[in-house]
Amino acid sequence: MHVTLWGEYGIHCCTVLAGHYPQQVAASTIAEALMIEVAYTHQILQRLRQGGIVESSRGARGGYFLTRPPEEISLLDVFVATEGDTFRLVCDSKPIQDSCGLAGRCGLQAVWSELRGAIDTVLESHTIASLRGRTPIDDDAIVSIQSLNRGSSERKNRSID
Amino acid sequence: MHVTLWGEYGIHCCTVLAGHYPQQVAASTIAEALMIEVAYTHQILQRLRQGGIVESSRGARGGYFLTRPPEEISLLDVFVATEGDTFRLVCDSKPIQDSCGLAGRCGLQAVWSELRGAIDTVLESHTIASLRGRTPIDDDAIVSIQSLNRGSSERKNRSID
DNA sequence: CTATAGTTGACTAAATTATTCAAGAATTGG
DNA sequence: CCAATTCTTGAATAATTTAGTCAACTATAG
Repeated sequence: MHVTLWGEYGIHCCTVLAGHYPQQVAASTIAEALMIEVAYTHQILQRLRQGGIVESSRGARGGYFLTRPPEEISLLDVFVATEGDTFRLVCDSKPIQDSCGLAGRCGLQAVWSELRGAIDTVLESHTIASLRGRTPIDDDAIVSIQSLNRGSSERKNRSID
Repeated sequence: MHVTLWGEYGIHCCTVLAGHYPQQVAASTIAEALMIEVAYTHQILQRLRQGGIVESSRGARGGYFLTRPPEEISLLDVFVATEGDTFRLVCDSKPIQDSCGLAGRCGLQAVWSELRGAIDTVLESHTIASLRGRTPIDDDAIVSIQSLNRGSSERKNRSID
C-alpha cells in the first residue's frame, strides 16, 4: 500500500495556495516553492483543477487559486483529485474481476472495504488548514525552506541551472 | 494507495494451507487451487516462508505448511511478509528524504503515521481463520471454484494446456 | 501586439510489479 | 545408489504504473 507523489505534491500545492487564499498564484511561484519543474507543477495543478479543488485564470497575471477556504478542503478531497482514488486493488483494475482466480468469491471484499473506510476516515479528518498549522510552507517560511534544501538536494535542479 | 497481488495471493496461499493445517501441501496443489503457475506460487510461498508464516520440507512428499494455527495468523502478518510493509511513501524510498523538496518538514508525517496505524489495525483484526469462514477456499470447495472459473478466464492458462 | 500564463496531449524515462526460467540441493521410495 | 519429486535461489523478462518533459496552442492584461 503506498502513496504516490501526485498526492503529496497535490497537498503541497494546496498548502502554498492556502497561504495566499483567496488570491491566485502563478504555477511558477508554486514550482519555485516546491522546487519542482513548472511543467510538472502544471500537471499536478491540472489534476486539482479537474477535481474541483482549484480554479485558474489565464493570461498575464493569471494563476491558480483554491475554490474553497483551506478549512473546507480535506486531504481526502486532494487525494481523490490527484490519485484518482485512495485505495486500489490490482484485482479491480484487471480486465476480469477474477485475476486472483476466485471471481470475487475470495472473501476479502469485506476487508478491502473496511480498509478503504479506515483510510478515508483518516484523510477526511485533516484539512489543508489543519495541516498548515504544522507545516512550514507559508508566506514567510518559503524562503527559509528553499535555502535549507539548497545544500542537500542540489542534484535535482542541475538541469535547470 | 493500493494492494498488490503479492498480498492477495499470499492470503490465498495461507487459506489453502489452513484447510490442511497442520499437514503440508505441495506448491503444485496450491497453484492448482489458485489457478496460477507453480513457479509463481513458489515465489509467493518463499516470501511467506521468509516471513515466518510457513515452513517447508523438500523432496518427494514435501510441501509447505503453516507454522501456526490459522487463528494466530493475521492479515497484517501476511502482508508484511509478502509486501514488505503495509504503507509506503515514495518520499521514504528515495535516496534523500526530501524528494518532495521539504526535508521531512512537510507536516505530513503525523498524517502518514495515523494512516499506517489505521491500516494496520484493520489488517490485524482479521485472521486467516476468520477469513475462512467467508471464503469458499476449503477442501470441498476448491473443485467447484475451479470449474466455476474455467469458463471465464481460460486465457490465463492457455500456455499450460 | 506582445509578453505572460494556463491547457492539452503526446512522449520518454524510471521504477515497480508481475511472471517465467533454469540450474541446483534435499528427501523419499525403490 | 538411482530416480522422481519438491523446494531453493537468483536471474531474466514483460507489463504496468508513476514520474517527469516537451511542444504547440489558447486566453488575457497591458
